[in-house]
Amino acid sequence: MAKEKLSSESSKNARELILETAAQVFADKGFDGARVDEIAAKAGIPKSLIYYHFKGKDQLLEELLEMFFKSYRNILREKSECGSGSSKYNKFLTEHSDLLRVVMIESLKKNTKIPTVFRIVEILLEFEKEIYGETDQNREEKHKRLVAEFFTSALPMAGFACYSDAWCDYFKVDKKELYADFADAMQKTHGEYHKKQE
Amino acid sequence: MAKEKLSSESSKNARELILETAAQVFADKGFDGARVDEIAAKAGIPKSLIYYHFKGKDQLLEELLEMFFKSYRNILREKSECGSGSSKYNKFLTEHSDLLRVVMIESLKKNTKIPTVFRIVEILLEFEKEIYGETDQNREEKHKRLVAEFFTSALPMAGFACYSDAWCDYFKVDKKELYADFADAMQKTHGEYHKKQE
Amino acid sequence: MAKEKLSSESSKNARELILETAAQVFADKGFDGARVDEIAAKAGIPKSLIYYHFKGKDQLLEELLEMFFKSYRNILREKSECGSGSSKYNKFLTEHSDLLRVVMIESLKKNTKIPTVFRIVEILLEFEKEIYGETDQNREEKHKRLVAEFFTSALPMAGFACYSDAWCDYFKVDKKELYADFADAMQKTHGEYHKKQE
Amino acid sequence: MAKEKLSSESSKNARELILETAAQVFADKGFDGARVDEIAAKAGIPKSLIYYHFKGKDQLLEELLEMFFKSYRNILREKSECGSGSSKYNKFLTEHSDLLRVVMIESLKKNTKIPTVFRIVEILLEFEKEIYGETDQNREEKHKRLVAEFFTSALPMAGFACYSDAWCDYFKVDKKELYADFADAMQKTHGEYHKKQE
DNA sequence: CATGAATGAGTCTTCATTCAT
DNA sequence: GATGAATGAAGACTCATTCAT
Repeated sequence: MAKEKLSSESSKNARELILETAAQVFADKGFDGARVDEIAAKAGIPKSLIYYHFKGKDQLLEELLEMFFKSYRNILREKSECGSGSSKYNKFLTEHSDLLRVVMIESLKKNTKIPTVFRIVEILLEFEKEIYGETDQNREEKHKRLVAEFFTSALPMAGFACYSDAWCDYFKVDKKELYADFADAMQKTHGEYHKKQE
Repeated sequence: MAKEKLSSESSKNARELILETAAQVFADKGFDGARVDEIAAKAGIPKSLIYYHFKGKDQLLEELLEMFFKSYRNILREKSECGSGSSKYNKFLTEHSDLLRVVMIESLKKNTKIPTVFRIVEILLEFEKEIYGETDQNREEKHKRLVAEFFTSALPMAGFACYSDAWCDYFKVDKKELYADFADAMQKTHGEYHKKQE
Repeated sequence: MAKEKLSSESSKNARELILETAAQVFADKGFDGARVDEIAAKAGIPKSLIYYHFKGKDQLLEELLEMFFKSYRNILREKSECGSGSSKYNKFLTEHSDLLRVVMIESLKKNTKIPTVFRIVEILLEFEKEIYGETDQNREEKHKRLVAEFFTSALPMAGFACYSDAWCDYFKVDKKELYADFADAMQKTHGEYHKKQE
Repeated sequence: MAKEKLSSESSKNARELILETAAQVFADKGFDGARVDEIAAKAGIPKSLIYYHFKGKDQLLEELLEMFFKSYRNILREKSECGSGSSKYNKFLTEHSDLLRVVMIESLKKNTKIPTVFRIVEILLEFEKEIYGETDQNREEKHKRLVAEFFTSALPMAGFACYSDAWCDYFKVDKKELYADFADAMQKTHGEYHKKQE
């Protein structure tokens, strides 16, 4: 079973295959719960190949996070450039929900001095203007916006990306219905907030 | 150093000490990252005492979660009974942020069929009437509300409880300021939503 | 076979058994060539017990060396106190030849900034007076003596302790004969040197 | 850094470069502590090139030892032919101290049935006549001499070659001073012995 | 002639858990 | 009621060696 993976994906190089598989396993079990053996087995490669390409389990995580934030920045750039709405953003989160999960799990650990999620805030900050238009607000205003953006927009959306599948399973609702209800809730809450700001 | 703990807290029985310490360590490192050895060391007791009182690491988690959801239900009951506002609720989350962290971390793992956070939704559901008044809405309406409540209220508040300290550290803001901004954001988003529902 | 060890030596505590066995294995294969598995097997205990008592393979070496130099100092003290001759010293080296081997092997590695053998010189230095009588020689004289003592006495004797068995095997000579010839050679070389000093 | 090696020494063929580098690394860490990877890295060549030229790590050691003993024999021949003193011999040992180290390290391992150092004795035996003149001594006399030669001459000299640098470092003495003191000690010990024999 | 990629058999170490007292 | 010692099953990582090109 695992072997199929190898043959069917042998086109892409081993490094990427490992990274992809690691993302899955990390999302499944969390970084600490993940086993290098499992990554290797799932990727259909010997464990030692992982150590040929990466320094260790840690590097796997690092590179994955780097990749995630790089594409997060890209999606935000695109969004601000072509004015594409939040549906694209939502799509991004859903497609990258594996890594999003990992980011959130690692960030929640108290001993993490700087939660990785804050890089999301940092990136949000970079695109301030595109999101809020040319503003010459002071630090306080800026912080207010950041807080609102992070806690009442980014977090719910990330939560949606991570929990929607399980929610549908558990509450026996259709994916479409959940999405509609979520979008509606977001509109009536965070959407309302943005309206107010104008 | 660890020994002080023992003497200063030896009044409370070992069982509770272990549970408390476990909560801390789980919050610090996540369940998978936590080591029974570390719990014992931090509690200043021999590791074997943990196995004397508990079946294993798993039981530690189970009991902790059970405790958390029991008090969560209590706080919701109080809230609905004496009509105390969300500040009390917020206080609860902050005080129990260690366990909240654990709940959220475990819930985020994809292989968790039923994310533990959903028990929050279940409990929310129990107090439906108290929160929304006597409603005879249909299933769809109920779901809509649940979605809104979970993703745009519970999640942001939980996130706030978990990240506020790190946020203050990282963005160099005062705890009061952050709380004020967060409360304001919640008011303008989820608060607005509740207004609409009337 | 390995199990016998456990039963026959279970009187002495595990820690010492491990240390003893480690000394043997280190002497056999050198520290780098030694396997923790082999130490455990030879001692008839599970590998994990080694890690219960010691931090790791390194600590095994450290403690062993510490022990060796401690008893080396003792033998020198005895020698200087009761004036017992070099035969006792020789006996000591022969009895501790396992650790002596380890010391010499590790010392020979070029990347060892401070060869452990030099601790022998240090200890020799401590017993200066006892060995050479009250001397008020200057630094140069002292150094001269140290060099002679180390290279033409300590080293040959250590070499004898390490190689005598193999020598007898290889050159088909009796242990007594070899010892007699060695003692004779030492007498005619280093012994002569000491005579000269008077 | 490693790359320079390649370019600056690419004249000499890879085989020799590998051998040279291996000698260094073996001397640094001992055979067991040495890593093929490190040899390759230090030589600035791909690891696989080592396996292209040699059967394995073992062969590297074998060839190196063979080379060492061959040149040892040569130096002894020269010495006996042109009557050049021990300074030339000493120079040889110093220049080949890397391999001498390896020989001594490997010889000290107890599980080595035949310590490689004994080849030194064998070679010494070959040049018996040149060293001691035409002698028709019996086996006992021969053995006596061999023992004296090995333990009170070869060993101290080898030790000097291996430890002199570290000694100077540690005891803060000049190389010249150490050499002078060592030569003096040798003269007063082993030198005295040879005088006696006449 | 040479090499980047790959690999299997180790090798050290960890950890949850149990045992004997 | 408590605990120091013990342990097996994994876990991360290493390393000499081989392969495909």
